[in-house]
Amino acid sequence: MKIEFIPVDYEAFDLDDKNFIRITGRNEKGKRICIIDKFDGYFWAILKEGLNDGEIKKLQQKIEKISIEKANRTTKVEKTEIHNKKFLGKDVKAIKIFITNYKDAHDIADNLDFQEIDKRREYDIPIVTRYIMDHGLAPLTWYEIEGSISDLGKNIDCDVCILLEKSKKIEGHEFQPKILAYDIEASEFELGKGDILMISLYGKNFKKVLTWNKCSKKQDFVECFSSEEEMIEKFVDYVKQYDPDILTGYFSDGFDLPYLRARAEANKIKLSIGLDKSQPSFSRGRLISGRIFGIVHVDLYRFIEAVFSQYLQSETLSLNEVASELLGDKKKEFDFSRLGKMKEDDWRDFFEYNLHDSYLTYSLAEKFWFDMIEFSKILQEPLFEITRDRMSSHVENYILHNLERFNEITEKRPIHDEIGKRQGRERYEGAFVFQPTPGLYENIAIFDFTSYWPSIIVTYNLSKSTFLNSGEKDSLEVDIDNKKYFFSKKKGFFPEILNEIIEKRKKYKQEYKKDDNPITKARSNAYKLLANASYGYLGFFGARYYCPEAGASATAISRDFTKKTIDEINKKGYNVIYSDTDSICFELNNHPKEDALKMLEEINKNLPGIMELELEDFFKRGLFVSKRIKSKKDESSGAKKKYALINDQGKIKIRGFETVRRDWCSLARILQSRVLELILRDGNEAHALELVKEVINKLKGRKIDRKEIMIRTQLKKPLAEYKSITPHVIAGQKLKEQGMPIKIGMLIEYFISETREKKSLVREKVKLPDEKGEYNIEYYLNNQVLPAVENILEVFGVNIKEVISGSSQKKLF
DNA sequence: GACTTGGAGGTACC
DNA sequence: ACTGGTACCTCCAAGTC
Repeated sequence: MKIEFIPVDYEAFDLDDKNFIRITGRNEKGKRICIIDKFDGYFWAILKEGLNDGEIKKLQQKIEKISIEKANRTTKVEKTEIHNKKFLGKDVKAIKIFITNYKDAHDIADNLDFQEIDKRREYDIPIVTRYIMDHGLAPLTWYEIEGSISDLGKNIDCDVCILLEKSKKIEGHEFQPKILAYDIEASEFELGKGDILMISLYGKNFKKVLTWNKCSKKQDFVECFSSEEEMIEKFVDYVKQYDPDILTGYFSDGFDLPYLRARAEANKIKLSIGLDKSQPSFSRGRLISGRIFGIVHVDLYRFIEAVFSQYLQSETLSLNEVASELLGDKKKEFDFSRLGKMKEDDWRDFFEYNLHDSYLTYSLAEKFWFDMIEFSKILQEPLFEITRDRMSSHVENYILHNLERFNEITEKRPIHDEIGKRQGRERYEGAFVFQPTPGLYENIAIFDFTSYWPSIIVTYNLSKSTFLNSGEKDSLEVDIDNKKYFFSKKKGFFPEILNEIIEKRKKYKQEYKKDDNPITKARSNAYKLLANASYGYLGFFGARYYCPEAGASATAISRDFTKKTIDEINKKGYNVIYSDTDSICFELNNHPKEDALKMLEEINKNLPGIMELELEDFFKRGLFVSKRIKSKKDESSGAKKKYALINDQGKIKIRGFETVRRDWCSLARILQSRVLELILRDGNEAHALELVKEVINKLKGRKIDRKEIMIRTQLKKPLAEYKSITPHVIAGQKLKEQGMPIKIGMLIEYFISETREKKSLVREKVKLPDEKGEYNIEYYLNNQVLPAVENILEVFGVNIKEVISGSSQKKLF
């Protein structure tokens, strides 16, 4: 029979000790389809140079006799083939070794200790990746499938199950996945302690809150059950009934799904939401991932954390903050301290709160769907993987799925010893940062290099496969301190693939600009993120194509270009104020903007390869301050990575200042940002100074709101591991004493209070937000407010400390 | 005990 | 364990006088 099909989820299974792939997805009518395909497992043995045909034949015969016993099965070498391949760009002869069960590839490879074999590779490619690489059905792409109905699908909840015979890519229909979001509320945060109070579900035309404690008849979305057990069973039912492609939660890998599984177990029932009625399975590892057979479980928090967090403004990745930033919607308010003594109204609020969380998660999933589908198609990996992998894996997956056309055998993943060695390596020197002279500057331009690292890697052909042990004819030589690194001029696959990524990014960015739709936007963005992460990948210890020499060369080349360009701009009669890595900020010195643009063109003419300098913007004013002096011997000098700019349209850009640092209290942050804005708009400090005095008076008069003095610091490791007991560690200990769960990564909030006796350490004055006590005026003045504005006013010759003590003296007299 | 200096710790920039 | 290095700044810890 013939059908149209789009693959969504993949899983490998064994039948008679052989591997098969089961793919679940949909047809064009939205029916649930299951495809079974056979899988050929193999790996490579790369041969030593200079073997003759007879020797190779003999080796093949030896290999073909290999079989191993493991886990009650026998895995054999099925056949072998000789191929001319490439490994790290070099021609090699290799034996392709087909085995009956790919699960044992690693073990069989370990058994191949013949001296004719130089290297064994590709026994460590994940099975689904291997399947897709070898022209299997690619995720979220439409196919026309031919095959026969298979009874291998009889235990699976799908409309048709087909054993694949032929497949052909076809022009797509639209595919809109069925998304169902869920969220639970529990009586205790810690898994295994409490029970589940309610479960909310949100989908298209579908909203439910299931509960068993208390009920409210006025809310039609609330369904009441007589026990937790019944509630969980109904949850399973509803998931089945809705039949989602994607079941999504926010932090659900770490909380909702394991909690549900644990409570199902405690109630002696099965959480059989898989299409084959299986329960969710949890992968071990640093982070647990909850997998549901046939339904893609997406923990949106993880996708956002791994891929988008560095591009978000949100200071935490809480559902509330992320939803505020991306959807303009917030969580409903609910005071959890009411939990012990809930009245009917409280329960109503709680149900709404719970439902709204699912609604926000659903809305986020709809928004991120375009990123998910584009990532999945570009990286050729299933949704489950792309929503959990980090950027290094994304870069690597992109390479893996594009190596075939280079006829390359894939490099292996590093294992323990190798990882340890790599982690212990010396750090290489990074980019150049120009030390600014503090001051308020007017009429400024900023140029920056487009995709700086990728453009250097591509232009200079830097990578593991192009790295040479010694210089060759025409090879590139990079001098770093007393070392020399050489790179071949012959194009390597890594720079070539990266060049394609950049080209595609350009192309889709253009398309997006022409036609502003979420698909082209997500596509262009995916390529941008891949390009951005490619340089870091070279120095990442877990990378298959790890090459710190290439990373170090890229930074050495970048330093040269940045410094050369700074000189060039200065020579043309401008005045460079600041530079960090790929950007150069300079005063126009009365030159018209057109002249600066002409200079930009000229610089570009002389840039090699795909390197390019572009205008970031023109700015009306810019403020640079000095570093805070640490010891009395230190001389004051300009601070790097801290500046504030206002462009010609009046838009303000603040970098590095306390304003943008979450570990400062909002009193200091807000005051500083207002001071910066006044100075940038007015061009002088007069108004700003008034404002500072006003706030200080408010502070001294104890008129500052409690919210404004809270300091938030992240807990980066277990409390006991801290060598130095800082205020946030004390606050953490206090939380623990109150019985609050302490988790690594959580933000700890506290304030500094007045104490009866004189205490010298800040940590001795730490109080939690709900503790009684008054804020410490001296601390907030000297350690928060004044430091935040001191260096800014200093630029104008104002010593704020003197101004303050002077004015208070005046009052005294 | 006051003061200095180095380092741990956290967070930002690109 | 899950891209890289550069930089600022606070507060503690430990040393000196």
